[in-house]
Amino acid sequence: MGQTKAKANGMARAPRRTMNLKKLAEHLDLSPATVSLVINRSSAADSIPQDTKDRVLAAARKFKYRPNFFARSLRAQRSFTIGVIVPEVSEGYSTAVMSGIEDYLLQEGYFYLVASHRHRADLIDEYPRMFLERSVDGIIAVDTPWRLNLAVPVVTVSGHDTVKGVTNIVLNHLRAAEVALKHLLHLGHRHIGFMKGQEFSSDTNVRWNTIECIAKKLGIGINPRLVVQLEGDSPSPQLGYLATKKLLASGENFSALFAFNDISAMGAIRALRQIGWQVPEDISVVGFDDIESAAYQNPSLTTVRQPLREMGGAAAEILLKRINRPSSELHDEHVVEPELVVRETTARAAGPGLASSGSAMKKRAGKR
Amino acid sequence: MGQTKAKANGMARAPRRTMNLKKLAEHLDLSPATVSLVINRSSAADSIPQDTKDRVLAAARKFKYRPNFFARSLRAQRSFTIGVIVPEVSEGYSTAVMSGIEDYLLQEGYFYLVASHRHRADLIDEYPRMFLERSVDGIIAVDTPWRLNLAVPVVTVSGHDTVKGVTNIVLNHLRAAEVALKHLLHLGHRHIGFMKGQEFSSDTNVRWNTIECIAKKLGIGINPRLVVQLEGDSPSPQLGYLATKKLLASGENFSALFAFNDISAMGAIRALRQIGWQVPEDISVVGFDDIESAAYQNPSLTTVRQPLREMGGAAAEILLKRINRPSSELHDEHVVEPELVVRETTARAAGPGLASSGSAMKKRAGKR
DNA sequence: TGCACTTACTAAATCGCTTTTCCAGAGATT
DNA sequence: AATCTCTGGAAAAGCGATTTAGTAAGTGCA
Repeated sequence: MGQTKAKANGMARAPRRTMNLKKLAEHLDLSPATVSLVINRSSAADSIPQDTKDRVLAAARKFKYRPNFFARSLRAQRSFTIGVIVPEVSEGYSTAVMSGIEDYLLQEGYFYLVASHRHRADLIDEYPRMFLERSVDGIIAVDTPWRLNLAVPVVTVSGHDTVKGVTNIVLNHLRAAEVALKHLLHLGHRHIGFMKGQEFSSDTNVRWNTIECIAKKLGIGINPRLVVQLEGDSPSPQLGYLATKKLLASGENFSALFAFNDISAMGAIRALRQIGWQVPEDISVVGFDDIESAAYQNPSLTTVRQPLREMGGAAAEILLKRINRPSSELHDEHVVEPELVVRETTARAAGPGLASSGSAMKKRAGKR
Repeated sequence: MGQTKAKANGMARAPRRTMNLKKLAEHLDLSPATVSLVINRSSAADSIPQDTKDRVLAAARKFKYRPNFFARSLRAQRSFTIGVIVPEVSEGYSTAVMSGIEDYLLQEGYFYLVASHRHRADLIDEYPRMFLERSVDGIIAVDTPWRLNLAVPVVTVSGHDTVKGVTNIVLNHLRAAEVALKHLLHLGHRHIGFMKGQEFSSDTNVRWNTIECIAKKLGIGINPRLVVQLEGDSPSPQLGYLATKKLLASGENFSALFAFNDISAMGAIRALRQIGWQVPEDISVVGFDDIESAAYQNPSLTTVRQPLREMGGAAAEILLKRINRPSSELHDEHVVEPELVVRETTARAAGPGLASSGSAMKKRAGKR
């Protein structure tokens, strides 16, 4: 029964007709050792005459010989595989980063495993361990809090915890806050609503701190009643919608809204429209990230672009460097620059004195 | 030099302090065989007394023993790893499917590798082979043409090629066309523009054929001048935008547009607005897929929902079934049902003589 | 007492590859 | 002739598990 089960479980696969080193060596009338040395172009094969080498290579090609991946990995203690952990695969931020990761990795002969934790603390802990069991050569954690000190190199994208041996790819948040707020300021906005990210989001605190800092520097007062926080761990705009409702319920006056990210900006716009405010005529909205669908919105979203693909690419590059040259000194931060992408959700603020109430009328009627 | 290089290349890793079977057995004063049998709960361990088993299990837990993945895979000839090939990881359709795949796979103890081919024919060919070299136990191809006959089980999502041994997860396209067209018909639309997918998209032909078929059945005439095809392989709405421009240039009259997918619908809406047509007041638009961001559009998109996550889940489930029970009879199609999601981009066609608002006067004056 | 079963394990063969060590013969040198 | 140095390649030791085929000791029973 045990046997039967094992068999049914797939042990019966593999017609075992695949070419392997031993068979190839036999066919060539050489030892496996020699064939291996030649195929791997090892310097130990220097003394082997060229025509023997050619024979070996030709036979390998002819029989489409591919070294068995597991045997090789078992021996070499490395897998040419990276583990990538993200909050959610079906969401724009992570996938943009993954796309950059993939480009670099595949080109270097690596593959990657993906796991999404959906903000469950147990999974955030478990998946990296499972990656380790699979002997990944390194791990990239995207927008995921990271405390572990593992035996393999780790790079985070938008991680802000300083863990020994972990490199964080981070945005220049100061600059990000600066371009966004200056943009709004130049458009004449003085009363700005802010959305903070969820507690668990790794960028939340840094982002908010830099916003406060830059706002002060630019002389923009932050009205605490115009600051709301996203709540819940769904990746949907609903969160931004609800937060904006709260903002509106405060009764405070504001002509611009700086959302935590593009997704929440979409929800915000929906809430705004629902009470009759036009974007950008009545209120300007700035998003963050510039995920793919930001440009597809109607109106298209003005947003602070994070170079997500490049961040993924940089993460992969730095990770491989650390894997292949463990000795090289490591920097624990790699900073990338944001870029303000001005699209259609921001416009000049209405002139002073025109504020008031009445569902759609409560805002400035005229504008520039 | 060769040595030095190998070393720098990472061979120097692995503090070799990890627990392995031999060490564990030594510590327990048992043979590796016994320990292995106990840990794998093999039926061959039936004769081993419970307290020995307990000792083994306790020690394994204590030392956090994890069998080496490569050694195990090498021996068992299977990797508990699936290869997933998609056109593009940073795009809503594929990622929704992947999300469903991941859910099922991880829960069953499998991991998956991802590769995106970006419609390059050479990669569509190469990646599956690379997966095979890595000894994946099976492959899922998402929205990717599939001709190969490989040694491992393959399941496609939205593949329509009949290859022996390959199961296709497909939408009930007839039903999809029917719900969409009936919806438009009931809203009073008679003149409908259509967008066909790109040549390479695996759904293009089936979808179009069923639309023609259902249109005929419903008595909807298809004006060839109101049919355009998407061109280009970018995953952006720009394609839909350009196609719609063409449609508009035809000078034909139409009050509804059935886009190939949600992304192209977004581009279409932009093109429509640009010439002053309001959606849905002046023209109704129906998308396809119901990708995550469809609901976030303003106005939110009416669309034919494909249950993408479920399709991914079904693909994973069927694949694992075939991997684990190679003998079980296989169906070469698994059909899932679409669902019309009515949101804000469709509305009643303007009644006769009621044509329209603002700059949008250039459309149908009379109708029905 | 002798024989067959259990019980409780172990030895050893793989899986397929890499890599170090070793070796035999040919030619060169002393 | 004896020694040394290349050449060209083979042997063998792992890597870390799984699994089959035993085996030694103890039990039950006639």
